[in-house]
Amino acid sequence: MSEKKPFYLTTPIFYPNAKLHLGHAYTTTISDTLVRYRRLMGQETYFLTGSDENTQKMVDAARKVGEDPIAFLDDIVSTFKGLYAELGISYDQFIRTTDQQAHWPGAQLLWKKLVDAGDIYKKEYEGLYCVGHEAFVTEKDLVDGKCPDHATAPEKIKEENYFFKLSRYADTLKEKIASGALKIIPETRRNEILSFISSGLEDVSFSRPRKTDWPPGLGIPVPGDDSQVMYVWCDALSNYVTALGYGRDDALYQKFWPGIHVLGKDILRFHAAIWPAMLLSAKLPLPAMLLVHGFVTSGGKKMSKTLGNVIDPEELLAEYGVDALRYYLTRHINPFEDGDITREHFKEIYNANLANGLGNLVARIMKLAEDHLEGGTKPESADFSKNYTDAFERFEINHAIDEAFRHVQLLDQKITATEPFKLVKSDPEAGKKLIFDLTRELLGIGQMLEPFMPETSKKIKEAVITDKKPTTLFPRKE
RNA sequence: CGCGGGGUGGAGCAGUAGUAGCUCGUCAGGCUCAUAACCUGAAGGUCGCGGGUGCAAAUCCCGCCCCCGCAACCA
Repeated sequence: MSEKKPFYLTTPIFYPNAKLHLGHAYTTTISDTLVRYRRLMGQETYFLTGSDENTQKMVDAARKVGEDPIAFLDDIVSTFKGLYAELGISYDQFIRTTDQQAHWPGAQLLWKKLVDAGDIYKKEYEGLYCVGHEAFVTEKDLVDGKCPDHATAPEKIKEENYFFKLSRYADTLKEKIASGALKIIPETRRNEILSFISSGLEDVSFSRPRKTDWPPGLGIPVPGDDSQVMYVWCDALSNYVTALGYGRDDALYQKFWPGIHVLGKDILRFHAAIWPAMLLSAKLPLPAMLLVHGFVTSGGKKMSKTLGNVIDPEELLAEYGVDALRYYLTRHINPFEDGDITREHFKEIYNANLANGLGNLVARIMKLAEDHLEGGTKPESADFSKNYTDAFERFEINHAIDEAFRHVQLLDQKITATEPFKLVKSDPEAGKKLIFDLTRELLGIGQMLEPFMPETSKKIKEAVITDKKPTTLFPRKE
């Protein structure tokens, strides 16, 4: 460990038009695990998450239940925070894009930088507008020339928007990504985006006319043109720097930017093309890295209400507890590919690895310790195996936790081979020494588990330190 | 010819060139400290199909079949 650079990590900011689902819980949990690891290594960290609030979808959702959009937002955001609390997400800040103090000044400053660079221009946009949707639709959305949801033909209307000259940055982006100045992990995602950029980038629309039904406080006004509000790119992506104080008090920004963005494969293009292009235009440092994960599927298919294969994180939390869910998400979902979860598999894994494996091991060692040792042991500075730290350096968190569970198996084998429960009778001194060593190894497992299963980690460490067998950590489920 | 991912013992997965591994399940044995848990051993796979390169391929190349996701203003 040479110098410890500050470590800044972000999750995407999620849409508050519905409750968070397991996919959101996944992104957030692996992000939390990565941050906790860095903290464990003694690095200074800053962990950002938040919500993307200036959206028509949210307004629609609010109206559907007859609520005021702003009140609706507050309700949904509190459910986000509630879920994060249950999941043990150790975020430092929750940024909301309706936050006029924390977010708007930075977003507007960024916009002005893009204007100064000559990259914002006005253009007439012509498209098919569906009155029912209050939004533009595309040709292929239509059935027999009509909107399938509203059975009406869309109107062709013209709208004047601001555009951002994304096209101008294609070559530079390509070079930055190819050279690794902007790292994209895994490599398949990097190749994917490189080939996408090679096929050319078009300018993107960057604003929308202010909707009359949007309440004040929703939608960031375009600097110098109150008739327009920012569209999602400058409005939302900018959160990664505004949260740190860009555009207001930027001490945190100076300290922590650039950081690492964790994101799902579906939003790769925005994070690998539009966002870095904005930063290039504004002459700000690019993100250090994009970590792109896959989707959590259920039964091999993307979760959807129509298929009825949706698994609510709350349901698993209620039945199995936070650490069981974190365990499944971090070990049994490959971080860089799609991973699957079913109730059946979850239960199988729970019983095999948590009840019979880790939980049982803690019980058998701590029973021996409680009966035969006088007093516990103090933890020394943890010594993490190379397998463990290397896996984290590669962001392969599933392999890092594998290492912890490999030690569970090794300890079970060691107990069978050395029979401390016999030795302590035939040779009490040697037996106690052996049991003591077992508790120390168990402590090591507890330390390795901290980023993944913080509550369990704490219980194991406390058990060893106080020399007391804890209550059953993971009761077997029948 | 749109882009990407996947197809490995009954089930779920790991494994990107050098004797095919893990979890569950099955069968047999051991242990008794532990959550009827733990440990050992066995059965079970021509690694989707066909071709190619290599001394050697699940692993690289070509073709094909099947499944899944995305296809820019949509997180």
